[in-house]
Amino acid sequence: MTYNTKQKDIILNYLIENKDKCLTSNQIYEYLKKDNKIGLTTIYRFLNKLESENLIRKYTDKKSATYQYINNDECKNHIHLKCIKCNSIIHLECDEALNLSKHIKDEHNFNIDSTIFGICKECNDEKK
Amino acid sequence: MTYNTKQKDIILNYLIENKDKCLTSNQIYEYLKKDNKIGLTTIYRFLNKLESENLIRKYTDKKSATYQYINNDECKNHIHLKCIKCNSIIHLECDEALNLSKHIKDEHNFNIDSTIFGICKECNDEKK
DNA sequence: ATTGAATATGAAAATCATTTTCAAATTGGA
DNA sequence: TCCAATTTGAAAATGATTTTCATATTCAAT
Repeated sequence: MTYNTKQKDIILNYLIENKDKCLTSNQIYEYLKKDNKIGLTTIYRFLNKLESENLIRKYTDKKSATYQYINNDECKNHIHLKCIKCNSIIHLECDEALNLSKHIKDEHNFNIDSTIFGICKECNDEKK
Repeated sequence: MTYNTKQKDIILNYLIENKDKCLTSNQIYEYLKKDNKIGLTTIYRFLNKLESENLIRKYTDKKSATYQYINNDECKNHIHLKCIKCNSIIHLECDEALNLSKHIKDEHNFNIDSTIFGICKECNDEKK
């Protein structure tokens, strides 16, 4: 059995509002604690739960992990590009990418993750 | 200026011997300390140096990072598949993958990393 | 081979993200 | 309203990595 609490609502809503971003647990905490009574522990606990339920995706970065809300229906059939510098996610609607994913699975027996890492245009331009 | 030391030789040689594997700093330490006077700090320091010199590649995993020696000439023109369960690396000699990499760069302005994560056949079979 | 300044080592302490512990607070059905 | 199950959050624990600093090593000049 599981109880509903204000804290859970607040966290999930914040993630949904920011579904275009990847947030660290600390970013979530720093923002939410301003207007709410909420502890970092609770945030970690609930993020782990949401991830195990496949409602958010966890990315293991250099230092701390980032979390992003995912709508599974929307995200089931495309590849994601995640920029390792700015943490942004590009939802890549691209048949060539899906075909490669299938090719690697069928011909090379490897299930590639739906997120591929790299560097986005903006961050690439920045380095001048 | 930089000095040559026994420790550096030992670490680099061990990485080269194991170029088909991804090792954690602790695995390297546990193995090397048996026959050598070597501290974990030294291993971390030298691994960071090697990574900055592009002699090894660092993968940020769930818990601790793993490191793998790369021969840049050999590894320049193919994609790597890294299994997130067993840490093994597959050097994927596959034109379709290279083409996709180019396509994403040219058409979607995103530079994908040469390592793509996923689950290898063995680990996939294991889950039965 | 000896000297000495620059550099490297490693044990211990510090850091920092994340998890665990546990007493107090909250939830929701009876 | 009551109360057992669950959740919260502050504080402590954990664990990987980095920093500190006294000591040891390297190597070029003598």
